Amino acid sequence: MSEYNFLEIEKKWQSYWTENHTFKSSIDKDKEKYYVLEMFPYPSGRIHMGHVRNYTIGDVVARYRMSAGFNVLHPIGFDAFGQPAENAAIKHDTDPKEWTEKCIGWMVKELKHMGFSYDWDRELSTHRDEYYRWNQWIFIKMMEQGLAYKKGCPVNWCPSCQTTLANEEVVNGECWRCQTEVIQKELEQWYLKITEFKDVLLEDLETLKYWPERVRTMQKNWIGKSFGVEIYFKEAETEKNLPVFTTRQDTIFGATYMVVAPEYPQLKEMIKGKPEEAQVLKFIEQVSRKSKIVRVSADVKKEGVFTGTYAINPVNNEKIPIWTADYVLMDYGTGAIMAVPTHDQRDFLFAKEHNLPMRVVIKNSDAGITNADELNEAYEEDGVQVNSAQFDGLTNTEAKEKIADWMEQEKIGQRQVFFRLKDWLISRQRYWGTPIPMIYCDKCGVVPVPEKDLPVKLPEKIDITGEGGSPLAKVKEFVEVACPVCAQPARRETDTMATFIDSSWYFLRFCSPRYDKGVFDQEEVNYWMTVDQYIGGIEHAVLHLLYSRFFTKFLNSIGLVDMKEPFQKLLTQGMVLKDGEVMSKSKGNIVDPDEIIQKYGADSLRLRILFAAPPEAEIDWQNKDMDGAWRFLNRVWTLVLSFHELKTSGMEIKELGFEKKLLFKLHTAIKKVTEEMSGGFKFNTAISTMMELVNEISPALRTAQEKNAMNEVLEQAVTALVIMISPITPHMCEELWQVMGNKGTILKAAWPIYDSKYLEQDELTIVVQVNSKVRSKIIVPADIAEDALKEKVLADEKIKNWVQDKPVKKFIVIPKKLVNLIM
RNA sequence: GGGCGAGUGGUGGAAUGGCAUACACGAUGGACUUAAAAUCCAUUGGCUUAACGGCCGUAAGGGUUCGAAUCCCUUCUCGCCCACCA
Repeated sequence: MSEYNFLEIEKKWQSYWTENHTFKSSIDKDKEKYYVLEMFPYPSGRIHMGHVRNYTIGDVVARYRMSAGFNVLHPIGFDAFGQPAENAAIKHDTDPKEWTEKCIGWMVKELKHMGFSYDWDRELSTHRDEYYRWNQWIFIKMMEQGLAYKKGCPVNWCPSCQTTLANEEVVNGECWRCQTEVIQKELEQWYLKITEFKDVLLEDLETLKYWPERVRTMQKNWIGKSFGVEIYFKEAETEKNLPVFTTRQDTIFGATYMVVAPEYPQLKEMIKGKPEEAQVLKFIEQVSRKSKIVRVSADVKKEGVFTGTYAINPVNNEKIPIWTADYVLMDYGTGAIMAVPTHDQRDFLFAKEHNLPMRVVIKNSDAGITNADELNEAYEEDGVQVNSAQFDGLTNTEAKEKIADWMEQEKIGQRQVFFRLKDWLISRQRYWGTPIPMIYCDKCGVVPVPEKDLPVKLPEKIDITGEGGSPLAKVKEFVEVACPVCAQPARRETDTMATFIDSSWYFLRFCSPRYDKGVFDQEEVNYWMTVDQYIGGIEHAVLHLLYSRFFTKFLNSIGLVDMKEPFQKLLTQGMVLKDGEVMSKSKGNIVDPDEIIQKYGADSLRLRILFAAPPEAEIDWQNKDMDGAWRFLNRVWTLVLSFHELKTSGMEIKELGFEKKLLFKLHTAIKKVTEEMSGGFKFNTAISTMMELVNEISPALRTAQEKNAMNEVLEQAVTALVIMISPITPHMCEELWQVMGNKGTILKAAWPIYDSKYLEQDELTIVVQVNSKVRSKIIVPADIAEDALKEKVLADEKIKNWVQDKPVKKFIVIPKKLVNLIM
């Protein structure tokens, strides 16, 4: 019998799949379509264990669906633009394009070594002009709709990457890529109006039933819808408007001072000529030098000064002092707050520190504290209104509505819905990205590049230093252009687009990747979309997944696509760690998948990474765990070959005694494996079930060998086993399938269907408890009547001992499972 | 500070109201071998017992239930996300 020579087998079948275009996909309206997509990789040059996990999961889903008769689309491509390539090019003194394409070459090779079922004819890469020209096209479409615009305002700036960052790219005040502290800079930049879709982006989260709750919550928080009231405070002397936004209008009667952000635009005018002017200016200066990280860190004491001015509370015409403090932020609400120290902990601490007055307006209950001096902290819970004029006695939840109504009536306030989500800043002062297709003309202003002139190609082999300013600005031939409107000399925009734009619609491009008459072929898109199963890391929960939803909604709004959401189901797989840490070059704990493939084969690696844990959980990778996977595959290999040898040796066919038990195990396994592959995705337990099946077939086969006989049940079991493992270990199973005398690929084999009649057993083991403790187990016919069961239980020797002659108070019967005697 | 999730043998994990620890890994012993590897067989939560068996046991404590790893409450620990968000 031949050995399991995985290197040879894997090579053979990888060539077979390529030569026979096994995974080529095209529209077939007779079949149900299934679009499975894994988040496409950044071409770093080497695949890592995270890729292996992500793509193995996707591949099992894809291969299962192919076997189950679906018309499957399973594409792959590369998210090729971005800073790492630019940095690598600077470091190695090469060109980002050359570098990237070399990396793609390596990665394609490694991905092919894993045996993934990609339709390679659809491969795309975002750095090719045939792709990014459509980024430019979409951008112009957005501009036509008023959804792409330029504005000057303070932006996030990473001093290390020398570029701007979107809000989503700033993590804890640091650049998400290099962890450098982000600073604010006043710049004129391009934005996409994602806020136009804020309501649907939020509402439609509800329709994403098959997304992890966690991801939906994160998006919900990021969009951050809050309901409140804008209240029109006035400056006491000048009567100028000082609106504040609050969600706690029920506490308005407790507002004892006001705070404006140090950056508040009117602040400098408000203090002009006041005795406090100097100290306030000094404070503003101090705060501006403080970094955002320091400013928002919880343990730093809130600082602030009195401005010398007063505001009028419109509900009672009370004159309250206006302070400025670092705990009020310019970029949320109106940049000014009403401070209610009794019912907001931050205001409470600040008021205590600066001896500001307090007034309780909500008490806990009838006995609740109403004297502010007795409070040790702010009372932020619900309660009953006090000191609130006509609203006294109402619960604060009632008062919220009544006060809002009243304010609107009196025109001293207006209900408002406030969103945290801001427009998406997409200008980047970097080279390796899509040029923003805009031209600045002194006469005509900002002019989009006409559609016929697209793509605006990224100039190649230019000088990149990574220091200061857009590299494209130094390329004269690029910058200088004739205005498309008046033909006078004009200048091109030299910033490039954020690379998250590239990945915001690639799943649409995959439907018709070579289409050159438009952004995509609508017929293809409307056939394949939506993505039935999307698989990727949780780190994209907000960024990529929110942007993709935004793009889809935009394209839907201009009638280019039918669907409103891009990804029907989402699976977020856990990370692959090494010794509890993320694998990285700097830690030197990188595991190279290709090394494992050389030693154990891709099939063993695929099996192991799925068996280690359920897909959402983290895995701590240990190379030595490969042995178990390898051993199991060898067992299957030997088993199937021994079976085949026996079958072809002219034995007789007869009953061998194990049939019933084997059928039970087989159909249990078919049920379980099918469930997991079609949606449960707990591949670890699917695999353990198949291991149990192997543990059942092995002794059965031995019996058959001893008696030099076999039968159909054994054959069914072996056949089903090979088909069921094939999505996980495709190379080995293709080979076994061929050895078993079949022609062509195992993907054409019919996926086994379980028959519930084999799941019924004649005899059952019933657990017998006495006073809820397991004391015995009895075997009874499956259809035993309750009376007969009781009789049998009481006749059991062990139970007799426990019961003796004491009376049985209660006799609990859980059919087919358990009996509990309460004494 | 807020939200979400998790905590089970030496290890990865299984069991989502009914036999806790399936399936593996590792370990120990045995068979085969001149030997080793591979393979196969057996044992493998703790305490106790000569043995049959008994008792304990799913982070800690309490509750609901005939019955709880699973549901509820309190506490602890860890992870992730958000965060001076008004």
